[in-house]
Amino acid sequence: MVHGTSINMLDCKMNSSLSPVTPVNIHQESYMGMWEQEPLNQQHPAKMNDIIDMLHEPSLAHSSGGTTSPTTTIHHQNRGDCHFQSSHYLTPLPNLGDPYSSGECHQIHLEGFPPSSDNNFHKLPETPSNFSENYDMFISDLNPPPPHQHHNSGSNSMINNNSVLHHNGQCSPGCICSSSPFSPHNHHHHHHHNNNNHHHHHHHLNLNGDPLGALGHPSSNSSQQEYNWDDLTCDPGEYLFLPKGDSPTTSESINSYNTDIDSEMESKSSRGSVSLQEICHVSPPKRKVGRPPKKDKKMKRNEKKTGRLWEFIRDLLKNPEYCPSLVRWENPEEGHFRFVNSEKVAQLWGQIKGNPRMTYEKLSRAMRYYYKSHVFEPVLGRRLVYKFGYNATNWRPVNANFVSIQKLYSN
DNA sequence: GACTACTTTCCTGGTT
DNA sequence: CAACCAGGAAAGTAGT
Repeated sequence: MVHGTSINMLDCKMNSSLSPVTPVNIHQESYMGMWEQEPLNQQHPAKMNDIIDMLHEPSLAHSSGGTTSPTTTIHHQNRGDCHFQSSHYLTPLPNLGDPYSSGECHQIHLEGFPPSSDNNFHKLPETPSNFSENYDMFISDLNPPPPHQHHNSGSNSMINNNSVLHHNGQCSPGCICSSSPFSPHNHHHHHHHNNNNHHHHHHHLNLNGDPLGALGHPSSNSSQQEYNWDDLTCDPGEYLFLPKGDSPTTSESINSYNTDIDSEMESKSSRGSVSLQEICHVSPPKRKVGRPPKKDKKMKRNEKKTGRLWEFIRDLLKNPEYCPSLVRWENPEEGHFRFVNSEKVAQLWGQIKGNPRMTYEKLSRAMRYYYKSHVFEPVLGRRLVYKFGYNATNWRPVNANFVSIQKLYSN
């Protein structure tokens, strides 16, 4: 409640069983909720473009069988201006891009921070901002207060030119204590296991065809080398700068990248700008010693897994970027949903499967096959309407159609 | 290699 | 007529 503002949760979904094709979950990062900064006492009207994406790592939730994520990443992003070239993440997580991201989204920025400008990704607002406080509240709302705290308010926050902020919530004032079973190291361990999946889908989802003209991360269709995320570690309170869409492939490249940032920061701060230490911790990644493990067969199999159609549909409904624009809930309680743009959904599905010949005709045939297994049920007489059957899981929406934020995605 | 589950392609015939 | 729906048939893919 500092500075007369609070952060209210608008939409929040737990992602206990996201598929590999989850639009928001290209394996590491999955959309979990959207939060709006809202003035207290209605002093100022809430702005729709004040928004924070909360990202969540599903793999750990899966493996632990729990719903608590050991890694909470705040992702304050700007997709609107498509400044992808110069945008950066501050995150220990690999940036896999957002293959579904389109250039159509509105600009998102948080009040108190300067608007995007090209090469000052570490530029901070001249005037004090209440972002840190809000952010901390956001985190504490998310997780119960930890037994002890690692950092002061806002010390882990970092904003870039595109208002891209990633934050490791685990090490934030609201974090889960590092002595918990979900330690950062465990967390990276899991990254390691999912490594191959990332790589595969990163390519798979960014085919050159791009039939929608807006699919695929603008900078992620370059031929990327092997990811080496298992070489990276990140201790509590430490962050890596990862260039978005041009993800470093080795710890060395990240290292040099961070060194560049460090020196740039240094020069900035010596010229009277904000000191780096006031903003965040930046530490070089550490390399694991020894020979990296061989890829086993299981890994290779996982590499090719693209998920099932019904999971894809379900996950579209969970993504405010596609719900309600491409697919929307008709009756969330009953599980009724409708294709708003059937052909586009089919194209998306085709992208995921690497099949540019996919059409709604074919997709709908596959949908009808699900009737037999009761993953979907027919909704008779309603065009483009299906419903989830009793064999579909994890589809119930917390905030169907994202009513409170749909303006952001309705462009 | 057989078997299964799922997906894609093509199709005929119907409805909105 | 366009777009959609129902579902058979067959081929393909991937996992067991």
